[in-house]
Amino acid sequence: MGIQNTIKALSDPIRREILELLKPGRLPAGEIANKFPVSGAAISKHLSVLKDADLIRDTREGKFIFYELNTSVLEEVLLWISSLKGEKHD
Amino acid sequence: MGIQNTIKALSDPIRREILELLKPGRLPAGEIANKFPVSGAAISKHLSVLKDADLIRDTREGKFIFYELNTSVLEEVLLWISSLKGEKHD
DNA sequence: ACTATATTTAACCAATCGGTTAAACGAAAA
DNA sequence: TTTTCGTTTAACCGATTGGTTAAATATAGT
Repeated sequence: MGIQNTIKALSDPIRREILELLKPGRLPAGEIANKFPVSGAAISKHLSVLKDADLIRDTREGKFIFYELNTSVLEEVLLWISSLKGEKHD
Repeated sequence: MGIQNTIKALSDPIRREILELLKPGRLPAGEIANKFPVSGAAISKHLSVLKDADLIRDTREGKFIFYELNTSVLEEVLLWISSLKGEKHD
């Protein structure tokens, strides 16, 4: 955990796109995979990186595994960046 | 250029520490290198990654090359993260 | 012109990364 | 209970990453 995992997870463009895809709401893995020109297996691995970073959460529902965004861990990153900019925060 | 380079540059802990080191003000490469348990060459490469990402700027001054923080490119990252959180910004 | 100092660049290496295909797994449907 | 569908895991591969040491470069001092 910590800022390292979070930023590392964010450092891949596909993973960032996945997060954007999940912004409106939860989606099953397959539907996520559809949007990218790589194999389902590759997306599955990206999902597991994002999950390890706690940027997404998954819940099985029948045959499907739904993924949803968890933005709470982004707070830490936001604070770190802001502090670099020499900003005061509350 | 772009958010990709920026985040990639931020994704290494040593590089983030370098940025923090530069927060109070500019430092010559050697003085930066002193603070880390890796070779000067390794730090030099980190500096060049940060420079490519425009997170730092360098100016030669006699024998020394001074590095200083440039936080302007962080704005883009901040906006991207904020928008993921579903925030309105001005 | 030499020597010393500050820093980068070159060549190399092991570890990590992001992709692939094929096999395995879990839940539902036939 | 066998098949089908959705997804992950395993085994593998080439490219990238972050480190090393040694050589190159740039400036200053003698």
